[in-house]
Amino acid sequence: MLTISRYDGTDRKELQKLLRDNNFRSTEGRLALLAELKRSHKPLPVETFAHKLRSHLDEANVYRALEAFAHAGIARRVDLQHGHAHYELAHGDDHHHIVCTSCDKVEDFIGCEYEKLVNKALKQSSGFAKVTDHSLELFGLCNSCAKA
Amino acid sequence: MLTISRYDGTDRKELQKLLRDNNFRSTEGRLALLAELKRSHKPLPVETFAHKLRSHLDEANVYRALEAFAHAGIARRVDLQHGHAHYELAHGDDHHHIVCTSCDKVEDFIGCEYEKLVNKALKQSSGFAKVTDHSLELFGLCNSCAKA
DNA sequence: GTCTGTGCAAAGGATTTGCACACCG
DNA sequence: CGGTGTGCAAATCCTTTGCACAGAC
Repeated sequence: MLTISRYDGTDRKELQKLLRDNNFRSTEGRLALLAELKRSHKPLPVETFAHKLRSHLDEANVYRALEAFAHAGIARRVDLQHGHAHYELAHGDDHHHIVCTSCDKVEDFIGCEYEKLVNKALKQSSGFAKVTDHSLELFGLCNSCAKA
Repeated sequence: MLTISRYDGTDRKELQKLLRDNNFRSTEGRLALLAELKRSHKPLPVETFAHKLRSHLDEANVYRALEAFAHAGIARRVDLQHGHAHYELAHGDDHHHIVCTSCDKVEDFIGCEYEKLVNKALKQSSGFAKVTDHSLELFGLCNSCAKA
C-alpha cells in the first residue's frame, strides 16, 4: 500500500510506476496530482486540486485525471454534501467520513461492516443480484462548533 | 388553477395540516408536491417532480419547496450518484437504498444500525461531539442487468 | 510517428437568485 | 393589509466536451 511521501524527486519513480502500472502515461501534471493526493489526508474539492496544480494542469484536466484515477481505483470520489465532488487517495481500508456541518472538518472512521450490510440488504431486496460499492458518511458537529 | 381534492387516499385536509404544522402556507403548488411525494415510493429527481407538477409549480419553486420540506423534516434528499438530487417523503424508518448502476432501479433496505455506527465513529473520531445525520447507499446490479 | 494528454474556450446541466406580482391568512 | 409564495428569466456554479497542438513512448 502507498506510503506518505513528498514530491521532491525522491519518490518520483514510485509515482511514475503507479501511473504506468495503471496504463497511464507519466506526465508532470498527473505526477503532481498524485503527489497532491498523497499529501492530502482528507478528501478535497476538485477546485482545490486545480488551484494547487495550476502550473501543472488546468481544471478541465484535473477533472479528467481524477475521474480516470477513480476509475482505475487509485482515487476515490466522495460526496460530503457540499455541492461538489471531493476526491481522496484510495487506500484499501474501506474508511468513511464524519463531517462537521458547520465548519466542514472531516475525520475518518472505519467499521461499517460492509459484508454484513450487503447480506442484510440483498436478503431484503429481492430484485438485486449483487452489490459492488457503497457510500456512507456521517454528519454532525465537531467539538469546537458544538461549543459555539 | 386546478384544485385537487383527494390524492391516493390522502385527503386534502390532511396535507394542509401537515403544511400548517410545519409553518408553511397551504398552497396548491405545495399540496400537489406533497401529494406527489406521497404517491412516489422511491426517490425522484427534482426535474421529475417539476414535470409532473408543471401546472402547479415551476421548477425553481419545486427546488425551493423541496429544500424547505427537507429542512422541515418532511422530505429527504438522497444522493443516488446520478449527478442530480433526488427527493422522497421522509418516513421515520431510517431506510436506505440499493441502486442498480446499470438501469437505475432502486429498492429500499433497513438495518444500518445507526446507533452502533455512531458510537463506533465517535469513539474513533476524537474531534467530533455529535452526529446528527447520515447517508448510506449501496450500488450494484439488479437481477435483469446482472443477467445481461 | 503514433497516440494520448493538455490548454483553452465553449457548452451543458443542475441549481440558485432577483424581482414584480399573486395569494394566504 | 402584510408577508409569503410564485413565475419567469437571468445568473451562477460545477462539470463535460471539442479541438488543435504538445509531449510520452
